[in-house]
Amino acid sequence: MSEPTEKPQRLKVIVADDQAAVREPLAAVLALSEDIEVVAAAADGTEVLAAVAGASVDVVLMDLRMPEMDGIEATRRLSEEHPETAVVVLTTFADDDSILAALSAGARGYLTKNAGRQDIVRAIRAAAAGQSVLDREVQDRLLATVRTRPSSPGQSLPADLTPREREVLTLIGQGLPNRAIAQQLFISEATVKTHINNLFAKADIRDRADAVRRALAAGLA
Amino acid sequence: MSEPTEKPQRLKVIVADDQAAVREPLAAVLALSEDIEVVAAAADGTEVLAAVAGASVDVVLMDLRMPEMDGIEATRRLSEEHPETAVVVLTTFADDDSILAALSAGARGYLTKNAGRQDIVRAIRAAAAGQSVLDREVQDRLLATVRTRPSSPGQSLPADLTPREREVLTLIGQGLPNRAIAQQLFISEATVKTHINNLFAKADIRDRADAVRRALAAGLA
DNA sequence: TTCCACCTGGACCCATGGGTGGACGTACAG
DNA sequence: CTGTACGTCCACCCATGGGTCCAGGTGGAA
Repeated sequence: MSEPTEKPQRLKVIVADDQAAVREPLAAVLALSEDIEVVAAAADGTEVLAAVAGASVDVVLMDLRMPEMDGIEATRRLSEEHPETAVVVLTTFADDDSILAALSAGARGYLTKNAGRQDIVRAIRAAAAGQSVLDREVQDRLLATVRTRPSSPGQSLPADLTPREREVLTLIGQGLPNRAIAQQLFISEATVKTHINNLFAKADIRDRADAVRRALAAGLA
Repeated sequence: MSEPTEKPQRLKVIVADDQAAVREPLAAVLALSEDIEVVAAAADGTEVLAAVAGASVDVVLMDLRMPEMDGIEATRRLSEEHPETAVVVLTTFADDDSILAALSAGARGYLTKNAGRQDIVRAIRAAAAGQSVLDREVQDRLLATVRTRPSSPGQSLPADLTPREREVLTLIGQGLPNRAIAQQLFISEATVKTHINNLFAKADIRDRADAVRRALAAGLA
């Protein structure tokens, strides 16, 4: 990750966007940076893959909405066949699905199209160096989807729950009825109800639905 | 996000690390970049807050493990009291909890200490511009925790739910009893039950607890 | 117009859930 | 030894949830 000098060579970049009105000026403005060399332009995913196969490419600046093969699929194939080539997504769409799909497919950056030239250049350099650059809103969205599952166990629950009560709460969180909980713990249904009543009082849980939410929020899945 | 010129002024940076052996050389090497000015150094979170209160600071390079007030807490307060100041975490630890905690607290970057000087400088510039830079492994971990809980909206639910049914399911997911749902939608409790029965059949939902889980999983929070 | 999807509502039934109070044994700390 | 916390269990009560069947009204599509 840490190279001795910043510019061992000019970074070879491909610009992929189906709209020529976006693609051409973008390529031109990137070429203004002396450490960046736009080696090809592509109008869809298949053209990207073909171009990368021909020459060693450092970074692909990828639009998501493209005909034939979209940016997601192209990114996926690229990260499989050419993991040394980094993908930076540049798109107008910043919805959760697109972000997750693109990053899961292996993208090392995600910018929206209101990013400035310097933002894009910085992302290209970072991606080439193995870092990942996200727009602020993109990171916020990514985090928001994570926060639904805090993964910090037991956080929002009072600490004075007994192990048994915690166990019961976990099973409630999995959607099991009292009878199934009783069978799974080898105790009677009456005992399950007792534990439930106790833990409801302790944790200020109103009913079963509330319990499911709290259990999930506390990471007791 | 997109500034007209790259360096309107030198970026004012604070280096926060409890170990002088790390802090001093880091500050020195950062000062080599002509667009970066190290305005202060701090050995714990309280010193960071004090330093930021004094001068307008662009970026804080923050270690996580610090005495008195750790980097997480300092980041949280900083992003509340001085949202214009960006935090880039630089630490040896890249476990899920630390990453999530730091980013949730408002950090705009997360680097491990095997990042090179150029990596750090790049992250500082990006953070100052409102972007977010993550190490490759950090992003991978972040994505891994996201993928365990896809939370891609509407995915796990059948598409043939009527708008009303979807609405009811959302309220169930919020833990509301039928009566409250009825009041909120200005319909009778009987109607709520009808919708519930229909959507349970359509979506293969067994009971209310199951409905809560499915609603949350589908992002109907 | 006829048909259908949707929203609305009511009646009924019974299983489940949730609340209360009490009981017993064990294990541990005072 | 005695109190306390915990886990186990029971009986009772009734509110809520969930299933079934039916039916009126609306609006758009065939």
